[in-house]
Amino acid sequence: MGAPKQKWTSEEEEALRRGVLKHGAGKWRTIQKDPEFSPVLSSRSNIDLKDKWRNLSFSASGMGSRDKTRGPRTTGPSCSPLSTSQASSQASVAPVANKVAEAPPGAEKKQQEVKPHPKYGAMILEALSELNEPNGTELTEICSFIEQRHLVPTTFRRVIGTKLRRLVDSKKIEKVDTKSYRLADSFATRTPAPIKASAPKQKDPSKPSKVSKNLGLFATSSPALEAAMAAAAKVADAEVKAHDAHDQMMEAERILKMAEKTESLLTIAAEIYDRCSRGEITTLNPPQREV
DNA sequence: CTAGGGTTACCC
DNA sequence: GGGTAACCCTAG
Repeated sequence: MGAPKQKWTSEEEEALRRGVLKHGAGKWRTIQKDPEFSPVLSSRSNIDLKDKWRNLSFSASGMGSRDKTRGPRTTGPSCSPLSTSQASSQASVAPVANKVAEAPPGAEKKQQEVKPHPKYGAMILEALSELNEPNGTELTEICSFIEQRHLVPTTFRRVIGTKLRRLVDSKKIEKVDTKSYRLADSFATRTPAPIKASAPKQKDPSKPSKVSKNLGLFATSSPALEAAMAAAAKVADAEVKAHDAHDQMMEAERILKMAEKTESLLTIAAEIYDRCSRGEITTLNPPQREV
């Protein structure tokens, strides 16, 4: 263990950047073997280039001025030859995967509190407690769940692994399979979702008066009200998000999906609340599951 | 060979 | 303790 950590120097970073600009992202081997960067990246393998580029692209913007001239990517002082042999088909060669992440101290704040992300651990626990699958929740499922609920930076994908492992180490959660996690027995009982209103899934409007029996689960209008309020807040948040990220198709798509879901939820909640207010007995029978 | 997930060490 | 960056392993 003679090499604790080999931090990337500015030279190597710049070489990598140029290599990506020249050959394109994904051609790590070509960049590494390129005589132009070979002497600089001699101590780095193609995998190292890939990893570094991954960390580099994910942490774009923010960060403030770290040290030295942090040229974005348009800096081409003495590198004129950059047109020939560039007929690459790689379209995704932009490290600016910057999303609407949090605002570091000193940076301009967003228009309003869009709730960047409470905490990684909290989000994981929330997702796990909501899903709470006996078979365990897969990593991808957790990621999707959190991505749908909170605006997380792209680094979240990598952080989630570390956080998960730490939670497992802290006995907060347990891993079922190689890729599945679930809450520990202490938490798996019934963890109350902090900001998640367990609203009814769906209701069949075709047979509203067709009540089977008195379930006694919606005797009061509190849950309905809560659900309605939560849904409304969600819709508003979704609208704000959609308005803010109208330039990003993927983001907009996600928000749209969420807004659509929450909207239907709100309608249902309002209807239930109305019925409950009139003393009617409403039942919820989720016929099928969507998405 | 590359992409992605997992692990470990350093920093706040 | 939480977060990030480098390192490592595995699947496609």
